[in-house]
Amino acid sequence: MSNAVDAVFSGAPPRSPAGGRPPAPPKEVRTLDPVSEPLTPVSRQERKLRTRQALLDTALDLLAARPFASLSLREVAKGAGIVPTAFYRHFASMEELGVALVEEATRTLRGMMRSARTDPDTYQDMIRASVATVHQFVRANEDHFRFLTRERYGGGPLARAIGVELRMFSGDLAIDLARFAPLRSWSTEDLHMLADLIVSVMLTTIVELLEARPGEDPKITGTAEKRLRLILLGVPHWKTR
Amino acid sequence: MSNAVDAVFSGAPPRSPAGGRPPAPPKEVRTLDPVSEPLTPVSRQERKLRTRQALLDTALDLLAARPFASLSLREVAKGAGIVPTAFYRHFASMEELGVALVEEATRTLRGMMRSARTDPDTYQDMIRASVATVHQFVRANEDHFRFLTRERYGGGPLARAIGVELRMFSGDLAIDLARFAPLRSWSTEDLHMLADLIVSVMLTTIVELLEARPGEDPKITGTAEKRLRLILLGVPHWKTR
DNA sequence: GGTTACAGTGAACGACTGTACACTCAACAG
DNA sequence: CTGTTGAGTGTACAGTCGTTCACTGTAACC
Repeated sequence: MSNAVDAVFSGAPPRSPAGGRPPAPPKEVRTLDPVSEPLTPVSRQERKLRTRQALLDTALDLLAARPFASLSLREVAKGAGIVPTAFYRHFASMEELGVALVEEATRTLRGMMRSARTDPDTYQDMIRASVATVHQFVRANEDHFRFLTRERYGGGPLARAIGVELRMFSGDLAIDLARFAPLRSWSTEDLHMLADLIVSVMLTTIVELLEARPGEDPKITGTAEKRLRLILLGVPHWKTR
Repeated sequence: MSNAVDAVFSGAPPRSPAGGRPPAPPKEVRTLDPVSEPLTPVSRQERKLRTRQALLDTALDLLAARPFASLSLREVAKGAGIVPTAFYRHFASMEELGVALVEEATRTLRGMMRSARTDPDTYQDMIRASVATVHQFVRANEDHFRFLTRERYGGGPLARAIGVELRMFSGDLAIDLARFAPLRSWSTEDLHMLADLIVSVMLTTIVELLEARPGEDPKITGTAEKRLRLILLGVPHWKTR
């Protein structure tokens, strides 16, 4: 009976076993535990969705240590507890899985943006709050952000998909920025320039957080705040030329 | 004689056979001919150096389209015109070749820094000149910069090696910045913050240049100048807190 | 001129890859 | 209750991978 279909865990935390990743789980191939309380008999499509999610989670786990292009269909399938050929029931290829991963990760990114839109009314508050939001989201979704920053510049279709998403992100930010008094007279082109600049600072900060050794977080967020402060300090004196 | 050290951007672009890469060379595996005009009887170590360079060049070519981790020893060897086992006469592993590539590419990077140190004395000139230098070097060494930016965030030992190099780069820049009057009173910590910020803007610009479609260069360099201008606009009003 | 060092060769290995095919068997629809 | 559907299985294939080993031919050395 209990075949690999049950594999796909049921309610337990999908990723990051609580408490970050500092002790570095040793090699762990993870072959998900097939037995997980089929108390609720779970419908057919429900099970399919779970297996699909197990594939995505396994890939994301492996991606913590290696680039996407080095993953093989077979090891992802094995990690998710299914046989290689069953992979095709969910994705036509690894690349298609990659696209699904981009979607999942950018959903987290959009969540972060939404969460940062709690409009405080001064630069100071905005800077502190934004950096704090980034910090919190990165720590709570390290895998997603590692994937995004790793693959952003990796070339290929994934990098392009992430690039599109980041441009949308930057565009939304430009719109938000336009509502601040000192920026109201800026041209849209300059607003986009500023938004891109801020996004690039945020990306740099995210990478630094992901590479940080424990205890370095305050220093990193502090530096990030300084960088944004310096940029916004120039805003009142800006003149297009 | 003319070993790989001479290769370091002496005036003419070392690679990219003149004219950019717009027509997208069709698949081209390139199988370099190791024997090219033995008019000069070419010494023994000379030939070895050429084969070694052919391996590096082949890898760099392949890296234009794919991440380093996806390259195989066999295809790099084939591209260089040798049999797979002969690869080991030059590198103990692909990773070692990767390290050599990082060295080659960062030599170009240092050349760029050196070339940018033609100290003009105003912000304006400095910004224009620096951006122009970056633009020129990127266009003359696209492969090197593509490799650096691609692998910078790719994880693994290469990313770490590149990170170290970029930190040195940023450190040098901080020292240079300290000589400018408005920055003389800044703390070294703030100087590093500023230098990192400038480096991150430059990296963003490099990536944009590498992704640019033909004709977009002026827009990109223009935006880069604006970004730097905005940052330096805040400098006179900076107060550490 | 005879000897050595060594860059490059070619066959062979065991492991791993993506994919085709025929299959099982439980959830579902009628 | 019966027939269909489809997620997952197991075997098998042709490639490619890194690495081993014994080898060849020639530039370099004494």
